[in-house]
Amino acid sequence: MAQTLRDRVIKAAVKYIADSGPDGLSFRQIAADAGVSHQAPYHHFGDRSAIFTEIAREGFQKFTEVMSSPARRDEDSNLAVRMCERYVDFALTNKGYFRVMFRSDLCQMDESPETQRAADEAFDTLLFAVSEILGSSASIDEIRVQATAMWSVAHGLATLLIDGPLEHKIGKVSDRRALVRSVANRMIDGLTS
Amino acid sequence: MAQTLRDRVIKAAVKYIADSGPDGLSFRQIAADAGVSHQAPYHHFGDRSAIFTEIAREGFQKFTEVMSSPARRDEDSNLAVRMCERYVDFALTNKGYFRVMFRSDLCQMDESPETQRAADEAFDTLLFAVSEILGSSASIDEIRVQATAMWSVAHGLATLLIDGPLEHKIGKVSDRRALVRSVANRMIDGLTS
DNA sequence: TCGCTTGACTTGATAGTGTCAAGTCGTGGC
DNA sequence: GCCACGACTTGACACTATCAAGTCAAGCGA
Repeated sequence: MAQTLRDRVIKAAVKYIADSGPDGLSFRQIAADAGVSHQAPYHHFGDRSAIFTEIAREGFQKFTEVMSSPARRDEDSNLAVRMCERYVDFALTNKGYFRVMFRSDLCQMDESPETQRAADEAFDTLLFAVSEILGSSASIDEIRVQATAMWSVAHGLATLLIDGPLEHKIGKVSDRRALVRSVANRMIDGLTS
Repeated sequence: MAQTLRDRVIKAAVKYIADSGPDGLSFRQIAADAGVSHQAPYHHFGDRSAIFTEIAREGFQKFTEVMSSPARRDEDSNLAVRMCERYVDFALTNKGYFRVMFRSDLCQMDESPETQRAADEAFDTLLFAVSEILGSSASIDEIRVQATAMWSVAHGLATLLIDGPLEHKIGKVSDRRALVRSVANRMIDGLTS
């Protein structure tokens, strides 16, 4: 297989972040785990924030793929609900990426046009979906507000489920999908009316 | 005034977090700034996470005060919209607290019943508001879903505005209040129908 | 006043961290 | 043969949290 050190480092970092969050991530520890010197990863990434930036780029790429893939049978037929579901699903099954993607303090977009572009593409899929939901008669401003609303709901749900106290407060979320669907539907009632 | 070292340390930490996020926060730096030895703050807080836990506690306390205060003239008359506005306002004017409050990796609630209680109280104000909005006929499950929806929207908006790329994507938010109001109103259309 | 505790610190040391600055070492091209 | 270059290693530095001992003044009972 011959997986390169670069790949192994990223893989280990993503796994660590998924398990314990990005804060305690240690270059040196990853290097030690990979059986290389403490400077080996540094050779591929320049500095600590570079690896986060790269993880974010891959994350946005995966995100775009997930969000823009054709509807499956087991998904909700309503586009807006489907987008919310996928957003939350993505966040929960890709914690290692999601926890980094929206942390502008960790990854410095300004120094990575690739990551910037990946993020833009990801957002475009959202805008596209909203404009499809609202129809061609919708104004730019209308789309803007609705996209923000949908994004906020999905993002809020995702972050509260991942790191927040949602489960603790609301009670054990036995059927997450049902909850997300319910919440999304409330939103959608407002959207289409 | 005779502000105690403990207070000075917390104040400095909150300010630092508001400016640069919680990650780079250094006990030693704060101690140096306060003109005391590197172990002085440690005496008051045990370890690094303890100060975050305390900041979260104060944050939830402030949050509860803000959310449960009587409506002012300049606020929206709709309770749901008002709650969303206050939520986002609180987050943006109290970054130093907000950035810590929902980071379960930073502050360990399990070891601080006080912080746990403060968080519970904060959430109760939200549940109370929702049950008031929905009226007495609403089922527990209905309140649960609506509270989650409202919380998600407000939390998503707040986090996207603070750390996320909302401004970059949506365009400069010249009138944040208007945007929040618009988004919240979309939600509310769904809520009350 | 003496002895004692106790809270608020200080001093010193250790292990772990990111990062700079030099190596080394094998592979490819000329 | 030589040289460049990518992929690493080694060593050092400054900085960090944290442990383990002090010091030192205030308070208090006898």
